[in-house]
Amino acid sequence: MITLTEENYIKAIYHLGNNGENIVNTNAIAEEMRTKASSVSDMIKKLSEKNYVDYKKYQGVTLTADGKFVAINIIRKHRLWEVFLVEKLNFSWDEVHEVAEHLEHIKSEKLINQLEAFLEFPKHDPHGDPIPDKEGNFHHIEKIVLSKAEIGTVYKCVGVDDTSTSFLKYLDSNKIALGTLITIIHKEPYDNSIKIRLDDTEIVVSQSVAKNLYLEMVN
Amino acid sequence: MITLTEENYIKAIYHLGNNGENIVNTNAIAEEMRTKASSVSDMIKKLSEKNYVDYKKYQGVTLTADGKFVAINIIRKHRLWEVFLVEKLNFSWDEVHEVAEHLEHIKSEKLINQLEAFLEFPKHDPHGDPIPDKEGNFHHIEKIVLSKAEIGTVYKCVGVDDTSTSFLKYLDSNKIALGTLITIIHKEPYDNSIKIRLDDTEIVVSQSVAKNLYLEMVN
DNA sequence: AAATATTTTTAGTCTTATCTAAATTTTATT
DNA sequence: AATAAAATTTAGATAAGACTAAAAATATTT
Repeated sequence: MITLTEENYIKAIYHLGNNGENIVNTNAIAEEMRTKASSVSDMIKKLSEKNYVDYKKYQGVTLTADGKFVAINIIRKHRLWEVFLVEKLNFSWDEVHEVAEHLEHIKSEKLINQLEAFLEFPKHDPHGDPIPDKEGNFHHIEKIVLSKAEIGTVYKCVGVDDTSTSFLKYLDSNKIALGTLITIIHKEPYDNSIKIRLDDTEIVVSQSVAKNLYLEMVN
Repeated sequence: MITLTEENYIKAIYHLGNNGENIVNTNAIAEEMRTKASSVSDMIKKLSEKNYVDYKKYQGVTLTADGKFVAINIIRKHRLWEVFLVEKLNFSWDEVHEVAEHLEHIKSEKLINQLEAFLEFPKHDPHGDPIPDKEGNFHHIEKIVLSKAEIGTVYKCVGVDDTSTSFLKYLDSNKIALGTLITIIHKEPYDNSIKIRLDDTEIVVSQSVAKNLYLEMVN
C-alpha cells in the first residue's frame, strides 16, 4: 500500500521535474514539501525500494513508469474534484485547491470514474489544466502565454499558470474567466505591460499578469 | 487538530455507547477498532486530555459534549456522502459504506454544507438512517422493527439495522427498498418467520431478516 | 471471604515520518 | 589542483499509534 505522504512526494517530484521528465534534486523537494533535506533523503530511499523512483546517491531522482502513473492518477483525481467543487458545489476557482488536496487521496477507482461520468467527462479543470483520462492520457491543447501574444489577434483565455488566490481574484475583478475573448491592442516595450480589449472594456495588464495567463488562438 | 485515528475512536465510542449515552469499556472499543486493549488505553488517555471523553481508570469512558459533537459531525458527513454516492454516482446501497468511511474525514465546513444543499437537504441516508443538520439535530421518525409489526397492517420500509452487503443484496433480490410498501399477512409462531405482501408478490422472511428491517406505519 | 478469572493498565518495543547535527560527496572558486 | 561552499546523506532522537508481555484492578466463583 502507498501512503498519503508517499503520494505527496511523488506528486511533488512529478511537478518539479516538469511532469516527470527531468531529474529532481533533494533540496527542491524539501522546499516544495516544506520539510528538511534529510527527511527527503529518507523518503527517496523508501520510494526507490518501492520502485516509484530511480535514484543514485547524490544524483537526484526521476520517476519510474510506476511513479508517473501514480502522479498522473492523483492529478486526475485532483482536477476532477476541482471541477465538481466549482460546477456542482458553487466553489469559486480560488477556493478549490485546498479541499481537492485532500479529496485527491481518496482511493476508489469506481468513485473517480463515476465522478468523471457524472461531470460529463470534462477535459479541463477550473484553471484550464488538462484532466488525464483513465489510462493517463492528457488532452493536449495548443496554448500560448499572453506575454507572447501578437498585436491585433483575438485569443480565448484557456488557462492560468499561477493558481494563487490573489491572482485568481485579480482575474475575477477584471472579468477575465476561462473562455473570455481577448484582443491584443498594444504591447508597451518600456515595462512589458499589455493593453487588451475584453468584451466591452480595454484594460492594461502588467508583465507578471501576462506571464501567467494562457491563451488559445481563435480562428 | 484532531487526527483521523482519534476521529475513528470517537465514532466507535459513540456507536458502542448507544449514541454516546452509555459507558463504553476498553475491550469493546478494541474489538470495534480491530486493535488491542492496550492501544485503546493509550488512546483513551489522549482523548481524555483533549477533552473528548470523560474517563476514570478502569471505569470505562463516556463522550463529553465535545466528543459527541465530533461524532455527530462525522456521522453527518458519512451519511451525506452516502446519499451523494447513491443518488449522483450510481453506487448501490451496499457499496457506499467503505468509500464514505474515507470521505467522512475530509475537513471542510463549506464542502459538507454545500454538498448538503446540492443534495437538497436529505433527511435520511440510503439505509434509512437520519442525517443530522449543521447543529447536530437529528430528524427523528417513528419506526418499528418488522418482527414487531402487526398482522393486516400496511407499513412503509424506512430503514435497515444490518447494513452488510449480504443483507442489502438479499433485500435487492427480493425487491425490498426504502419506500417499499409492506403488508403483514401472517406471523408463524413456530420459527418467527413472517409472510408479507409486497407490490404484487407474497414472500416469507425469516426472523433474522425481520429483526433488521425498520418500518413506518402508513395511515 | 478467598481464590480464580477477566479486564484494564503499564512498561518497553516497533514503524513511519519527521527533526537536528554531523559527516560525506559534489560543485564552484580561487 | 587545492580549497571553500553547497548539496546530500547518515546517525541518533522524537512523536503517534500500534504491539507484546507483565502487572494491577475489578468481577466472578467457589
